[in-house]
Amino acid sequence: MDTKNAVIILASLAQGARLEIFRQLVQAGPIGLAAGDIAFKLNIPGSTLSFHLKELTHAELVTAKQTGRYIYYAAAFNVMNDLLGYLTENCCQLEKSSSENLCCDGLLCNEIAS
Amino acid sequence: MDTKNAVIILASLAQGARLEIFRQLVQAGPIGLAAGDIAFKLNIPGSTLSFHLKELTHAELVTAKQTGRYIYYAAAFNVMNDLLGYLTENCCQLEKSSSENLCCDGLLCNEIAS
DNA sequence: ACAACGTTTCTATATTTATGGAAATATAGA
DNA sequence: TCTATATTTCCATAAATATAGAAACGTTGT
Repeated sequence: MDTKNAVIILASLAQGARLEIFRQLVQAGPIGLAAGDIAFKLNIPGSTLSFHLKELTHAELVTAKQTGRYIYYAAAFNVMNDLLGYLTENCCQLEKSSSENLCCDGLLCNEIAS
Repeated sequence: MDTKNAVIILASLAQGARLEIFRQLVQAGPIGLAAGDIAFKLNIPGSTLSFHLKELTHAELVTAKQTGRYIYYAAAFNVMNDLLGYLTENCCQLEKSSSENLCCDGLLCNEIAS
């Protein structure tokens, strides 16, 4: 994960329709949802949905798998996890040697909790 | 945290210069950095930096505190943490009753690990 | 009061992104 | 093969975003 990569992923989520799509997919789990199901749930025209799904798959935050006439889209949890790791990387380096670890409200600093 | 809010925060990070700024602030910890320090570190013209800092503070992902002639910008870790929670909300609802919890590679599913 | 410094606002321009209708493509079943 | 269904691509248009010079605004020290 580098900056360019992270920006592409973040941009793919930084839009109302796409964030809703992603959240539906997170809730749906590993099997995901067919494009038409998403279009119905969120009431988005096909061409618009297709545009957004392309953004998400290009960012590799979502995978696509064709099954017959349907294409199932699913959240790529591993990519999301990588992104979260990148965002919190090197959190509060200055505090590393301190005995406490409250610099990030104790939530983002897991990797330096040692 | 709602969708509109999350989109504003994500959009504030979905840009190369701003992501770099935020990462510098994460590394700098709670005290943060003066605008000029950021401009120097990242080699960004003042007016451009100011535009980006406004985006980040408007998203409330970054706070600003004036100290004399300097304005110190710092990462708002609590907001970042809220965002991460929102993104993983209701993860894999369908799998809730299963005995295993691998639906999200075991990383995003903390809140349903019970 | 004045000069130096740090930062922001104003402004114009260039670039990117979002939207959705219409047409095209692909799969499945009769 | 023909038809219905699922999805994408093409296209034009509208809207939002990024960039950076110049000017303006505060704060500090003399």
